[in-house]
Amino acid sequence: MKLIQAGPRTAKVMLVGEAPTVVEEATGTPFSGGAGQMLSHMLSRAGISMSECFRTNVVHVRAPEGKFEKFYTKAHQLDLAKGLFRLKQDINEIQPNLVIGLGSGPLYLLTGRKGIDKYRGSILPCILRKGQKVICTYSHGFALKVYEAKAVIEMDFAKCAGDMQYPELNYPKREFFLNPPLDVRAAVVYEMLQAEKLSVDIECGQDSNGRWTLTCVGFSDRADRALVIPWGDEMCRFHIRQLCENDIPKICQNGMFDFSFLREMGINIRNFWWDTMFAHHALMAECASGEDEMTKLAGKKKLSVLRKGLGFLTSIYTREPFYKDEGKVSAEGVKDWNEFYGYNAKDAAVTYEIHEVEDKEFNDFGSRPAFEIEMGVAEPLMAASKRGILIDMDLRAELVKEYDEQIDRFQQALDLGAGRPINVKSNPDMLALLYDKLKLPMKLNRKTKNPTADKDAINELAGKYDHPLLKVILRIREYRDFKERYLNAVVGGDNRMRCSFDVTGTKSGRLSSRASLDGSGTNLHTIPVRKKAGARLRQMFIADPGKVLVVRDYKQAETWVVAYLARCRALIELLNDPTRDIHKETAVRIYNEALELITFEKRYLAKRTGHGSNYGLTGVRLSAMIEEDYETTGVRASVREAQMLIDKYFMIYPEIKENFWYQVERDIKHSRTLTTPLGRRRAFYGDMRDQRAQETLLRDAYSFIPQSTVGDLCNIAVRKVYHDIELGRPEWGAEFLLSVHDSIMMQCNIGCELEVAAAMEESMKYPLTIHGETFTIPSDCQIGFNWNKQSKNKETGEIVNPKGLVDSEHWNGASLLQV
DNA sequence: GCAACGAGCGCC
DNA sequence: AAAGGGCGCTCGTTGC
Repeated sequence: MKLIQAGPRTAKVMLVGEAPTVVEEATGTPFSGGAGQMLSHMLSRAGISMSECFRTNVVHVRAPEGKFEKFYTKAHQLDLAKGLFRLKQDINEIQPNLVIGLGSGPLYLLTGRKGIDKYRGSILPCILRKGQKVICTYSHGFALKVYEAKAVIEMDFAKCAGDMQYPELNYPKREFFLNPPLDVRAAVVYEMLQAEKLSVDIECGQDSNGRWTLTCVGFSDRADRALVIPWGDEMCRFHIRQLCENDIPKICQNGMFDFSFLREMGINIRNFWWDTMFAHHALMAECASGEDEMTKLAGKKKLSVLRKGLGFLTSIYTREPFYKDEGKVSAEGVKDWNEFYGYNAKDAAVTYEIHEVEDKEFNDFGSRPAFEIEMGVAEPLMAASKRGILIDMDLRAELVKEYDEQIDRFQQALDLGAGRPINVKSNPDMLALLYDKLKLPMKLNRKTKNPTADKDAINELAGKYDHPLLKVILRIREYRDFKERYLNAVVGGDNRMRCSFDVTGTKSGRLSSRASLDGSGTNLHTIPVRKKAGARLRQMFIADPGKVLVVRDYKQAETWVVAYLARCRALIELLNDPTRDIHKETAVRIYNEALELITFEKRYLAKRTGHGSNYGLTGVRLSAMIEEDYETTGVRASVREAQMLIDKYFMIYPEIKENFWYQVERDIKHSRTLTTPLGRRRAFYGDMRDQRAQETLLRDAYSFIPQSTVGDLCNIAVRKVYHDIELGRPEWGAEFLLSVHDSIMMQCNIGCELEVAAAMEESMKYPLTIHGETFTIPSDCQIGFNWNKQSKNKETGEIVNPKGLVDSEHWNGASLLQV
């Protein structure tokens, strides 16, 4: 067996990979291929020189079928045994300060632990040599496939760079008071009440009736100690209350959950000051799609490598080894209370420690303003989640009936036309119908290249072939979708629809919304408004008795940001002159025609073009978007025409590409980081090795600054309307209900709506400065008793939805009250 | 029988 | 020639 090893046998660090690759075998040098180059690069970024490390693999022959796990089978275990024997010898001879294991194979064979996701980044004892220190991370080959893994590996290497300086395997020392006797507890509580800040962490469990209840609360006033108090007798609760109901700044991981829960239990915890998950998100936005304890509970999100749960934060911000399995409670309940309290204590202490590290990281990375915006929305969002929005249950029942009838009617027509029952949401059914039976030309999904029956494809076919079934399919889909997603959503027992907000849910800093943790309610960010058949769904959302809704939206917000980023004088002028119609004027420029000659159609096309062009929309997509609304607008545009519109758009506003896009490209290539005018920074980890990947990443990047700026702007305003209007002017009875990216909805006492509308305008005004120019994005306001617009039937002149929203300038409260 | 995934689609 | 971005929810299919 030829040994594939390199490096000095006096090395302080030993790198252990899984098994040699083709290149390594050919060259006889470990880590010599493309992945090896990346490894060397990642190490050097952490200040570790690969040539100074002793480099080897666990096994010295290629993995069967490229799968390392095959070495665990009988057929190949001799190769593994030989390799392990050699590895043990090497470690005992070299006695490095630190062994770095790369991948799940080395993790298991060096430490006996399973689960690289859990144990990567942990400082662990080696099972091959007593007292030997090991840190494992993902295999460097993984970083080639999953690009974000590179960021994680580099963070793990940063930890290695510290621990490679000495051989001792030591852990952070922490003193825990786990449900101590009353006198000890009282003394610690007294001390903790003098603290500058306190971290708080709760544990909950289900009682015999399945109700969630508090088990214990952990507090920490220093990273090296914690106190756990069970939710036990009166005295316990008194102490918990004392530690919570004070003005000491509180630190928490995912505090919106813990704080709401404590308040449900009658503990009015105050001064939510630092959420370690929010801070992490402000430092590392890519974690937005990662798991945390709550989303894991909901079981919805996909796992990513960059995460935001306490386990991940512990692994990158502290030297505490993985411990999250210690808190697992079996079906029979807690077996060892001391272990369980210990887990709670560790959570509290680690949370405290993480906040200290994050605080320092902000000084380097500079995204503290984004963190402060995120903290600002916590209280208002908790209030809105708890409150929910009242639902008109009569209308809801009426809509269910109406939609059922529509679905029935159209479904019968479809089944008859197709000659057999067709499920419009079954892809095989649809593909068979469209492309086998009807023999229509096959449309392919642009990304996957698979045959598609989505609405763009069907609309396009309908435009060309006018087959009666095509529109029927879309109708059924629409009505079914509306019913399934919005009418089947569970309304609370008090007839209120709720959602839970996720402050760390997006990479841009926008909020995300989803059903409440108990499964009731739904995502309130996607209630239909644009779709004609869906308009009445918003009508179900109504003001409480005696109250009226006030909805204020930023106007053209992202366009404002793009205009200033691009330093586009023409757009800036148009936006700043409220007497001018930006879409009409854009049409004037596109068609080179006088303002008076601009028809509805031309204005409409200019509007749709402008909307998507800023971020790289193509003719294919624009054409499809316009086609989709053909029935209501009577306007269509071929792919060619749509592309012409986009090209024209960039000709009349060339600065969008020349300044804005170009600047983004430069920043990405230079630092892989973008910073918004509101101080949010995001690193872009994506693959840039080939043209396609690079362009994908750039498109993502173009949208980041405008989207993030507007999201943060709105979140700043959410905080203000809550504090200045809801809390600050109790006489108005104003309540914050919902925000949707660039819009804020409140309700207030009837008669106060114009004052609230004006106050909201003030709260939403926020000067932004881009390239030295300062501007304020304007907002407009609508008032009404339900969330759908009031409108007029063009033919009959009859008012549709008389209690609906009207522009605040046209609001006449007195007359509307007669309705 | 359950979980994961893809397709499709709502909003900004 | 061609690939807007950001989210969450539902259904149907598929794979274990």
